[in-house]
Amino acid sequence: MERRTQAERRAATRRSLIDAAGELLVERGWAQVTSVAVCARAGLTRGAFVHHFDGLPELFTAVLEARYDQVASVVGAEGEPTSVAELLERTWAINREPGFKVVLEAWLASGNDPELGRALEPVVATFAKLVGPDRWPDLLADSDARTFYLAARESLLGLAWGRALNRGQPLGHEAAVLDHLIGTARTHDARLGHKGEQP
Amino acid sequence: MERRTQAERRAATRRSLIDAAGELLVERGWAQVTSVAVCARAGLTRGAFVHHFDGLPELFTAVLEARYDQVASVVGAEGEPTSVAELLERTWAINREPGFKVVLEAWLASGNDPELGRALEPVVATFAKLVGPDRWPDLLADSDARTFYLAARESLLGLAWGRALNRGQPLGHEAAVLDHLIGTARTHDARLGHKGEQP
DNA sequence: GCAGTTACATGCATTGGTGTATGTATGTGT
DNA sequence: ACACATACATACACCAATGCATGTAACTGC
Repeated sequence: MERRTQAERRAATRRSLIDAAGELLVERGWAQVTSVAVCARAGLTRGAFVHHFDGLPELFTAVLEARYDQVASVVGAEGEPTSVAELLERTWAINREPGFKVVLEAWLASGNDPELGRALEPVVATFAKLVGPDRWPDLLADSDARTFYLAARESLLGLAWGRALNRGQPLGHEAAVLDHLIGTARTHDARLGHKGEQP
Repeated sequence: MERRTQAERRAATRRSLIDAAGELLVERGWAQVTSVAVCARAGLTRGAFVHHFDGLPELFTAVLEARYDQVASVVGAEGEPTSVAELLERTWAINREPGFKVVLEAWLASGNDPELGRALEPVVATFAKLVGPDRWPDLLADSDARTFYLAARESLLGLAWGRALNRGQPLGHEAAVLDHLIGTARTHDARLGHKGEQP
């Protein structure tokens, strides 16, 4: 067996646990994610779990943070969006991922379990900022565009719930709704003189 | 103690259990709703529970059905909506109720637990029809109006999740989004010649 | 290379929930 | 009023998950 530093060992098993928890979260929801199930999937024992995390809330927090890092890197990778339509498309790119269910489950668990809610609050707040309207003040300076974005975001959230609760598969009306939203966004862009990106 | 018929006794305790389960569902979510918690809140013992229900899935189904009856009576009470705006307002009237979280939790639980999903499937399907676009074919005959309604419904669903996970309180941008949706609905109504209802 | 620390495994007691068997009280047909 | 059925309570065995205590293997600094 190859020799690894303590830091490498630590990081590897910690990541195994977080990944396993994330998968179970997506497949079965937070309620079914127990420490034994996570460890079984990760190929570890509960000893590893208690060594790395104080309890399930802490593990859950770590899962959310890991997903946040991933989302943040995706969002920041391509520079700022230059139109409302592009903004919507990026938001949807995040929401449509199967792993986004982790965020939804976290949000839900926060609402249902006050203690867990307190533990998750900071990460959830960070997430909210990441896709909140205040992140693109110039793009959404126009009041109508801003309100439209807020409404469209709720739609995307609704569609994300739909996918998450349909085993990751899109619902029948998803495509039509997306077309409608993007189309409306382009109308706003045209009115405001944002550079479109359609051919 | 007053004498009651068996049917009355049965209906009363059954309703007590269903109500207690519904409250717990709204407050803590499906995962935390156990038979002992339900019976404790209902002021009964687990004996009553097992006598009336085969298990928690059956109780959950009953809770959903009870809520369906309530929603259906509200929806059917005022006749058919005569404009898209009115339709949206009625849909929102249903979604904004704290008790609507029962539906959301049921939907979620169906997605996370396949067995429970099978048990709830018929009720969930009935619910979907109750607020689906096919229920108002003439009002949504226009393709654009129909697509808008689908998108708006997702927004309302998103807002409902927001309320449900915020302990029943509206989120900050809720009012603005609602105004925007209703306003857009009125535009469609005007274009299609639906009778508006604004003064 | 050997203390000492870190990373994990194993084992056990406790807890909270469920399934079920049996007991008792209350209503019902005759 | 008496036999029966229904409605509910009590009690116990069982199971799955957790917390914790202790053991062992892997790394690190000197």
